[in-house]
Amino acid sequence: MSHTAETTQVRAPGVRQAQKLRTRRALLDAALALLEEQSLSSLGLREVTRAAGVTPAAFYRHFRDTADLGVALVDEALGSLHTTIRTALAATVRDGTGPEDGGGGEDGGDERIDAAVELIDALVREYPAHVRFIAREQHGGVTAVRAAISGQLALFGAEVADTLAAVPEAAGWSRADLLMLAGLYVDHMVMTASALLAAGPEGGTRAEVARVARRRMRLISLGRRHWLD
Amino acid sequence: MSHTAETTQVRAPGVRQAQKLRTRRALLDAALALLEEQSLSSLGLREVTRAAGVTPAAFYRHFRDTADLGVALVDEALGSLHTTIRTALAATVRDGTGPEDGGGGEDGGDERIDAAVELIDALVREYPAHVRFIAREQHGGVTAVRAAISGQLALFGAEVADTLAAVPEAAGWSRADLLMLAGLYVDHMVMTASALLAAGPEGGTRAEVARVARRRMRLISLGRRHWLD
DNA sequence: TGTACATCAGTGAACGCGCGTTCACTGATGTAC
DNA sequence: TGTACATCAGTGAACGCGCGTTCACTGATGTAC
Repeated sequence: MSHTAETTQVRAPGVRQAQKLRTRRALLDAALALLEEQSLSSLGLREVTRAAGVTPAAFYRHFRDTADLGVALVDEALGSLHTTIRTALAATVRDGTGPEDGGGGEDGGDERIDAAVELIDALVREYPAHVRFIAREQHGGVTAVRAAISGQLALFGAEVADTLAAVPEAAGWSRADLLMLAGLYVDHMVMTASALLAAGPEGGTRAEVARVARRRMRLISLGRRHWLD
Repeated sequence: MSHTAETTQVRAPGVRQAQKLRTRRALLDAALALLEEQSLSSLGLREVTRAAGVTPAAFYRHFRDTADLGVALVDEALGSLHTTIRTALAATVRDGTGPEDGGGGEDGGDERIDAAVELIDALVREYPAHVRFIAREQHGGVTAVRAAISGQLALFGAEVADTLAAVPEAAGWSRADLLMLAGLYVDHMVMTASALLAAGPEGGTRAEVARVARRRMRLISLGRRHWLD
């Protein structure tokens, strides 16, 4: 109650700054929505400002061009999904189909795969536009955006490799092999997300995609268990 | 020598038809070249005709729009690569790291993986534009093209599953599991091709990509061998 | 073989339109005293 | 607290340009007799 600093905003963003951020938000949201049905390299500046409800010239207060906006979208999409994705991957990574886990109890491994795929499924349901954007622009026509995505995915890969290194099954694995496996998990995750998206929201096809994704993960886990045989 | 039909062209294409095909070829080639640096959804009709050396209006004698041209490119790219791809996949598929193959002799399995990856590498070197186009438009912004690609890849997958079914190690595998594995091989192939492309022509990075691709394949082969354990 | 007519791939001009970018501006927000 | 000046996010008009599409055309190729 005596914290005057909190109520009087000593170094607060200010009304102007807040309004600017709101416009920026509107531009990013409008762009993301438009990108559901086209790729970034054909996204028009006027198209975005029209959908965001501002003047074309206002765009330049926030981004140099649409490629610049695209990079911001990548950071936002993969940045915000960072925690979720890390959780999903960590769950899978701890082991796929191990017989026991040394303390947890009856955890069979398959449940971990199921949980990981369900997490990806939830992620696709909650952020379909972000997922579509990343999947599309990963190989898209805008160099800066492609670089931003592959950089972020490489970070994920390194993180997953670290997580992998911490589990006992990883004893004897080289760093290169851990990175190889981590990359396989990450790529598989993106592929599954994209396939779920393509399957649409209806249950039948989607369930089938999830089923195949689980089997693929199980096969990879088997390979992982016998890697050092 | 008495086959007059052959020299007088009873039902020959004719000069007109031949010229038309040459123009069509020029349009497809020009488009493919332009698509190295952008995606189909931003490819302009005038841009293509300019690069092909014909009038904009001439475009309509061959395609309804650029999306239509895109579908033609898919058929051509994946159609012409069909044989090559089939060979590459069949080589991998016969087994990855089997201890023996029941008649061939000293074939260790790893050589098959090496050969498969080298085949993919050669394919990328010979048809970089086709590979880039497929990788890019697989998740691109043009619905018809996306559908064409996924249809062709599904065909490949089914073919690979058939090949898989024919080898003795596949005994006991369900059709669904064979399709799952086949899909994994096909996706991995596309991913490897795209990664090789992104690595550029210089040796260092490219060799690293190939190395990781081989390890991934080896891991998948291990999983495959223990699938029915 | 020679002639008269039909076909049709590619031309070139024209159209209306939306694009990206620039510019001087305005008016609310921020700052100094 | 009140006043005078500075900042700057967003405006609205203007620009030149390349776009996709249409159209009547031309002239080489093809066909019928």
